[in-house]
Amino acid sequence: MPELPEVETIRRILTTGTEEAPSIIGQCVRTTELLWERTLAYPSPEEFARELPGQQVLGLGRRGKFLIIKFSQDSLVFHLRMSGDLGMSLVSEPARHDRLRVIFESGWVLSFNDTRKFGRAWLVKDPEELLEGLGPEPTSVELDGVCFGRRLGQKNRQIKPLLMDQHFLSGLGNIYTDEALFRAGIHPARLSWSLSEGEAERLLEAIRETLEDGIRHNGSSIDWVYRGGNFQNYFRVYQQTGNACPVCGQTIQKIVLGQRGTHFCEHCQPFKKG
DNA sequence: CCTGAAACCTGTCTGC
DNA sequence: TGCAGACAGGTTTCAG
Repeated sequence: MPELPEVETIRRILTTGTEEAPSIIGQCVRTTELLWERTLAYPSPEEFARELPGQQVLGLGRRGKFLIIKFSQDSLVFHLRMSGDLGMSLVSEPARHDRLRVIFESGWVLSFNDTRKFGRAWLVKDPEELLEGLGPEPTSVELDGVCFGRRLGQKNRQIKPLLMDQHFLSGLGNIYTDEALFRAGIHPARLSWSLSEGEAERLLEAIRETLEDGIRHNGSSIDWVYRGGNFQNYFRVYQQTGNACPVCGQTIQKIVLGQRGTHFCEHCQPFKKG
């Protein structure tokens, strides 16, 4: 899926509008179209179709990888998973892979396009209920190096899968986790409790810097999922298997951890036991 | 508690 | 050219 920077980029685009499309804020719903039933996680298709028309968009939010569109009565929450995307257009007919559309009185259409059909949408009164199990935002001011280190110490898990666990920390996916671990000089298979206080502090900083960079470049566009961002041009290890490490020149390795392709530099990210 | 496999899907790329 | 298999930005569930 899109990870935190991609979701944040979409949130900003929908909020401010672009040269091609207006802001979604203030738009009033005329009707909805559900093109793939399983995309709607809640409520029933009938209730969804009945509930949304007439409601106006008040604002947009994001929590981890969830995008929240606040309407006058309800909130429409999206999780884009692997291939989801959201955008405004004037097209009257659904595009290939459009799964859910919200048609506004103005004629503009919000389309949820999702090739792999893993994405989900919820229309709820209170998004908090849906999001309560999520770990802290990486940028939360309440999360400091000491606190982060303490939480790492309470777990006996490989650091990479732990960072990707949305109950532990929200927003990181495969790309940004590999990039952050490289930046922090930490081997992805290190056990979480084995990190020193200094390493934990450096890791949290690296996570924040990596996400900021991603957002600054409007996220990453890879494979056939192009969203206009260009952070993919700044990957240091992700998808760089066989290439020279930008820091030391040693060959970037690829292994599998937690069923996910994992890229790192053996020299810059040495494996250390406890 | 922790790890790995499988499931949910479609599309692309690689190798025979 | 054709086809099988691997792999892909994620999450959940289940077995061991």
